[in-house]
Amino acid sequence: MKRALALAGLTLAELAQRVGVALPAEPRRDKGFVGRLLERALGVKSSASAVQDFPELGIELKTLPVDAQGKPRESTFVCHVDLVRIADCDWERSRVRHKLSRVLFLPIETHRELPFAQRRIGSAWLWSPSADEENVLRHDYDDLVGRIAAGEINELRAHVGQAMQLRPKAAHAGVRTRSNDAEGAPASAHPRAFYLRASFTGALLQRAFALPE
DNA sequence: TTGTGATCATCT
DNA sequence: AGATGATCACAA
Repeated sequence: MKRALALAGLTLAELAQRVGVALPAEPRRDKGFVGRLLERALGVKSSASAVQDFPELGIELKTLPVDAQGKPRESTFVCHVDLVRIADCDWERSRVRHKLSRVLFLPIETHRELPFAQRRIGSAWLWSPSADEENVLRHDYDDLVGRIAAGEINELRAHVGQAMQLRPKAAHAGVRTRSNDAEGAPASAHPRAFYLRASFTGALLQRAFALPE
């Protein structure tokens, strides 16, 4: 936490220099750059692991793009979904719950007028779901997974879920992955992932920093 | 090829 | 403006 908090106020250019990496020439084409930069700065071993970023601490690291008012600009990716196996995975044993059990959020000031190099890192904050928040997440999870188990994945849109939603996650819309239909027979679908809605992380931010409105 | 890092681009 | 569906780069 001390190391994470010490990053507050640094621009992306300053942090990249400290870490010894070059800023991308075309940031819009390297969407994961900021996330990987912070991982390097804080010593995350492997960014492609299916477990938490800091396994010893049980902590998942997430950057969170925020606007000038401190509101999240985007949803937050949680994890990929195995459409065949998730039907048999309850909330308690889910990868979603595991990843969200403790999250180190790093707000990044991000808006149109602010050049990439000049964007600043905000104050890190460590979040674990309150009982109420976990209830909301569990409800969404059960709803979403229930629909997958019912073979409704191809009809499942992103509006389902109060705090957490399921959205496509692939290189392009032509990618398919294995799924099951209502009878449990093999089928195919667009790959999906769980995301936290910006409205949900925004509420977490307000609670953490007691922002007005 | 798959999963993680996300933001982009368009529609409502 | 906010949300949804699509897309881009990287690592193992």
